[in-house]
Amino acid sequence: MSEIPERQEVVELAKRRGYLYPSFEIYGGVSGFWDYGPLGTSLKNAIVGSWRDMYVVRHGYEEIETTTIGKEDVYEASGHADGFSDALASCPECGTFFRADHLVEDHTDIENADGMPKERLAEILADEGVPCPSCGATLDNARVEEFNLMFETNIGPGTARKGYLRPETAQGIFVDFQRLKRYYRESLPFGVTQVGRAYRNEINPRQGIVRLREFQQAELEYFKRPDDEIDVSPVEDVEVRLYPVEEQEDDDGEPFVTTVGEAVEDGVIESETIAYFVGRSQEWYESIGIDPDRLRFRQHLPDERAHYASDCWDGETLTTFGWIEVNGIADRADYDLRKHAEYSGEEMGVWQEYDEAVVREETVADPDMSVLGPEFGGAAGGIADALREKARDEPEAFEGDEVSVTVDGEAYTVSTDAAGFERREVRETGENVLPQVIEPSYGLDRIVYSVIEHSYDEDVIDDEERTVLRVPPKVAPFDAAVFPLVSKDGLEEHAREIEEKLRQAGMRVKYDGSGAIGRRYRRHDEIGTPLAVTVDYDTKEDGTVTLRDRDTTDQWRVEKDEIIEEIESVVEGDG
RNA sequence: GCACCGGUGGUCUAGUGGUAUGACAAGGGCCUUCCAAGCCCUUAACACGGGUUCGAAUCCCGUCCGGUGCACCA
Repeated sequence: MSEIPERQEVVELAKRRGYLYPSFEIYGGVSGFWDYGPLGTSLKNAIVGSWRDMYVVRHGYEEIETTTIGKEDVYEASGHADGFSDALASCPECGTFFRADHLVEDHTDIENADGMPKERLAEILADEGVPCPSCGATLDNARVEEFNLMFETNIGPGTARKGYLRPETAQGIFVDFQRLKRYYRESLPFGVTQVGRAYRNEINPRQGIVRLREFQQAELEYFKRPDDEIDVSPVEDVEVRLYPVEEQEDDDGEPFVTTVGEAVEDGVIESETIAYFVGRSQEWYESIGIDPDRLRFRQHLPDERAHYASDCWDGETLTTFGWIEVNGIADRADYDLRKHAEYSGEEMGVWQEYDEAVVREETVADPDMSVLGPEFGGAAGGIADALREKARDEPEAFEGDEVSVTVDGEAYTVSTDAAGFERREVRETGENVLPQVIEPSYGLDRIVYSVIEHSYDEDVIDDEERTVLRVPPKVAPFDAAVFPLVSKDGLEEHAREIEEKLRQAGMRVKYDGSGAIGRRYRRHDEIGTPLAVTVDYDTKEDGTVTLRDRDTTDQWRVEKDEIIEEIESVVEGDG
């Protein structure tokens, strides 16, 4: 695999050749926003296409598209309105920002100050005489302000209805869950995917494209019964590098390579379903050009888990920014559906029939109020309630002719007939179950960047250094380049003809007739075009063209009519 | 957000107060029978705003962007 490149060179190439552009650069730009140029868009689309092929096509996890602006209620229920914001204290002396809740936790016995109102946090900071960790000044006049990572907006005129730009695509799937469960005819498990943009108003994003304020996610929400697990056997032999909590907490702990099957067997990954998606992710990353030596799956430490996650494994790639998170496979349990059920009052459970109906005996009382009313007057209502309770809890009390209950310290005796006591059989055929959610969620921008870095290579051809982007053909921005050997003697027309033929066959091709042939090969090496088709004088004679391979620079001749097949075999066969 | 350093054509770069150097790239032409060859021509920059000065890429202030450290990062 290729050497680790200089970040400068990669970023420079990405900008110069049309992969990535800083957004609104002519107005000075704003950090955290990047545009995709033509090649970047093509690469990203190819990566998304391959992701869809994996989940939507091969697994049947159908895709939906939901709005990027969400009503306030959605994010109150999801916990983002509270949990996604931090109270920041700024030192009046040096201006440095700190998490106010962390300062409070460090200097008092309070164990969880997250979620305390900012006024209270400021009070505690002042009362405890907490010093600024940076300059030592006392923080008794520190301003404590809520900083929510969600972008806010207003829906409609005025300020009555608040909306948020979604901080993750997931909630769109959860709030549509009732309709989705009907679509899937109420049968678990099923998966729903979504690809789209999400927004986080990061405090101070740096690291170029690695931390964005507007970014793209591809997410799968896999809904299952608590006991359902996906069988890992299709990926049991996939080798993965794992970095579990235990190894991270051990000073000598290191990530280790194992197979998905062994990881489940050894209990390293507790959830078989999570392990399955780790395996699928590993396969997918390798197929789009992530270097397996620079890929690992790291388990979240307990204190870094999101408010909704009970366990989480992050796919991480090693880049010049260090190890960066490119996806998370989180066990969200029933957190989201439970919260939306609670806040909306809607039923979010899925009816699950038991394998066999459960029959049990139930004891009930249906007191005859026309008897109790005249006999006990105002106390009748309370007596009836007490009888119902007693029928459920102590059915044996109804075995005689009379039954006694106590209401407000007063004992009453009622004839068993008037109590309307009954034993009956109840058949329970199933129950509403809140599905458990396993969420593999991919950060597309970081993946695109990682693919570029991992593909970037420099080698030497005929004593000349060249830059070559060794991206897998299936995600390369172009399938092939088409060149006339020289721009005269009618070679251009032949080349144009071939270009057109390839386009009509659905191939992404680029024609280039400018400069010497060697220069054009280098240009396309640099942007990762896997094949070049060169029209030369023999083409006029015998109808063959030269194909030239990006990685090896090998050349071979094929008939004009076989170009399409030949390109397809390279692109689909991955070289 | 703080501190320090930096920002000159697409890219890299020279330039310590007098309107910007060079290379590569790009476009046009000539040439060219397979890996950045050559010749001619062309396009193209002082991050933005303000100040000092007769005059600012150069000095000062603010902003933006980048790097590094601190802080933040579900």
